[in-house]
Amino acid sequence: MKNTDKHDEIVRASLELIAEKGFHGVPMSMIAKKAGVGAGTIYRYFNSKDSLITELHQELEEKINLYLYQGYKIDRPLKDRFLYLIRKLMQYFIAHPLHFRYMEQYFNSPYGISLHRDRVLGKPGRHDILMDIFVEGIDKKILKDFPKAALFSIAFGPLISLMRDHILGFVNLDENLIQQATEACWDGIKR
Amino acid sequence: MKNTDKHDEIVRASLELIAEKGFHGVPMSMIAKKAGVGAGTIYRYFNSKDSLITELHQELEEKINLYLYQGYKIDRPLKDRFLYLIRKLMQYFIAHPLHFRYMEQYFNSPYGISLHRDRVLGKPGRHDILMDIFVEGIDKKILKDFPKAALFSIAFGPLISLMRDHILGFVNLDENLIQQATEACWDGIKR
Amino acid sequence: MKNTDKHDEIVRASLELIAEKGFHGVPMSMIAKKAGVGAGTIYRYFNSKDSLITELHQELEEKINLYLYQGYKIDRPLKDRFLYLIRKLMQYFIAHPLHFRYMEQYFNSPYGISLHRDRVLGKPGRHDILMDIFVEGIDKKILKDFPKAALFSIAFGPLISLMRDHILGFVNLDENLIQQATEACWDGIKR
Amino acid sequence: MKNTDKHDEIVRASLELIAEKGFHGVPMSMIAKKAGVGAGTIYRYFNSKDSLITELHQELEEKINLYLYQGYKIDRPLKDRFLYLIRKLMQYFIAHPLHFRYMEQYFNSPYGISLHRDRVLGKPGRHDILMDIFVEGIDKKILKDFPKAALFSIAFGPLISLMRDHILGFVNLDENLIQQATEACWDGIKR
DNA sequence: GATGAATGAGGCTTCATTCAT
DNA sequence: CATGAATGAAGCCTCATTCAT
Repeated sequence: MKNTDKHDEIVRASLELIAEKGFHGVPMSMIAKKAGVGAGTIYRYFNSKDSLITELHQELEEKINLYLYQGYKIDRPLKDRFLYLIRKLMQYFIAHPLHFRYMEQYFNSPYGISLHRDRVLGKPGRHDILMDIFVEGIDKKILKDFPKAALFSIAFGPLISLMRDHILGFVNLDENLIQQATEACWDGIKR
Repeated sequence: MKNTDKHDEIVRASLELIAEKGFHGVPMSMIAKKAGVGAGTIYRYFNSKDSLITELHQELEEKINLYLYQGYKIDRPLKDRFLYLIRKLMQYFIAHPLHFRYMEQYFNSPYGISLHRDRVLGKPGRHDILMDIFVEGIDKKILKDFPKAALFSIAFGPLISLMRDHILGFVNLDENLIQQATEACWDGIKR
Repeated sequence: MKNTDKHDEIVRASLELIAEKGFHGVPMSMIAKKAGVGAGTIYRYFNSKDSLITELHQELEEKINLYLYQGYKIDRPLKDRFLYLIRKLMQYFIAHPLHFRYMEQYFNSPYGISLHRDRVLGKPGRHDILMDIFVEGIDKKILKDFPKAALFSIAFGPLISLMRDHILGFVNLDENLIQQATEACWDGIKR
Repeated sequence: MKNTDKHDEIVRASLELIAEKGFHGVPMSMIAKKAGVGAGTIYRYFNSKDSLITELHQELEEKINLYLYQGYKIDRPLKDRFLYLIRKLMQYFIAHPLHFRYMEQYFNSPYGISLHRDRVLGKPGRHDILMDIFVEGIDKKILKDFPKAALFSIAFGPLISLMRDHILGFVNLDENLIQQATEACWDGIKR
């Protein structure tokens, strides 16, 4: 399918360019060139630059979720499930640094704020395996009785920051460091 | 004092607007309008938009450092000093949410990356009380023997994330939460 | 051919406007308007105003050289070749007064100075039929043993000045005047 | 007189800066700074930048005329008077290269065109010793019967061009060259 | 008179988006 | 469907000129 090909080329090019240069450092024409399509063609697949940015984020999120849920075992103890998730997330981002850079930018932008609000304040209809763990952990008195946003921050704040420094080359995220960091995250939220 | 007035108006307007809309969401003309000055006037105080952004960051950093170092007692135990610093930092940002939003944006931008590099990789000549604590803590076997960037991430990642959520209204950083979060940070880096 | 149309319209508009008002008297927007294109369109054909100015000069120079070399016979006596060239040059400029005004402005600008330096000081790799005549004439003791810049000045200074006055309507360059002026130029440089 | 001091400082600064950088390369503020006066002060002595440019030209022209007429002997033969004038002019410009650069720019600008028109077409009431020589020479059948503009071009075109190249360092105007060039100029206009 | 901070019109350039081919 | 030339609004910045001190 030619259609899908072009779409994917646009997505790939956008990801690489935006991850490296930021939303505002990448004109549509640059994306078109890198994707090997005409500038107007992008608008057959995306309504606007904003749409492109948002939809690219959604595609990435889906990919990440798919990866996270592979092998995820709902019947394991809460701690195991939590550690499984964050370790897989780190694996994913180490393997896909461009995805991390993109998600990070998206998160730190007006786009990301409402998204984050939906997640931590619990938008009805939104499914989130991680938030489920938090709710369950609070219920079962395993986790601290904090708002979900707080648990999220305590658990993911260090990881995101480490990830960033790893990708920028300021630190080397080896197995030992991952091990200790994830344990620290768990200790931070466990009761 | 007219002089200082204009400068301060520009700084204040820039801070408020950029904190809310981001660097790219704020044209110079918007700053001028909000500051109540002509567009050209900004350029009497700052060489360019880039300069404005960078110098505004420096002004904030100086203010923050000044605040942090007030009452800082070099002869207290390492843990006390560490907790003192991060608690004061949180106090500061809770009192000055615009400052936080601005610093966060700066940090997540090309400007901030090289700055962060200098900090965690240790640019010669750069003085940083926090990094000194890390070095001392590693030396005295009080802290984990991680790269400074890792200690920084583990200690500050959660705080920054919490701060953000607090300022965006997703969570309420009360005394209890601050207490527990800062303890968790310490636990994360202590040996 | 639309392509070429726009390019040519821009060139034509630039030439007419700049010839009349000078580089600094012509904003890009004015060129765009006169050319009947959008302001941004100019930048599809030229990188900057500077580029436009420089490339327009080059286009003119090529046209002029092409015209000069038509019918130029390398095996004629030096004097004949010299007179042929300057007469053709005058014919050309009389037929294309805008080209003259443009070249004159370019010559009297920072752009033109380095160009002139390359010509009269002999930049390696630069080919110039006129300078070849000067070199040959000096060698064969037909011309005065002056620096090329001096021969150029003595030979062309009057012509350029006459051209200018003719185009501005201060003098009428008829055949008689051309005849006598070109002879005077030759007399000025011949030994 | 303070007044005159400031005026002169402004003139001097303008001359130096404009000669070097051109009319459009010199903001009023730069002139003010170099002259050691406030920006607004310039406007007490000159109505506008245009006025400044025009009046500066007039001052220079007066100075030059004064210099030219020193030792000028109305009772000498026409040729002697002509050669005397152009030699003095060259002396003057060699001694005052900034004046030359300024006059040249003025001449090659919209300002200079109407001035030149007045000169060569003979504006009533305008006194010009050189044009008098041309008129007299034509009358006495010593000079070619050309329009004054043509005589001017043939006589001065080479000199101006040589002057320019001398000041730019492309040629060295030594006594020999001056001698031969001025003779050539005379030969060019004499009958 | 002198100052220079302030102004804002206007210049150059970029880029998201459209549309004729 | 795809293209990419064309558009023009909008952004950054400069600088001649004014005016309160």
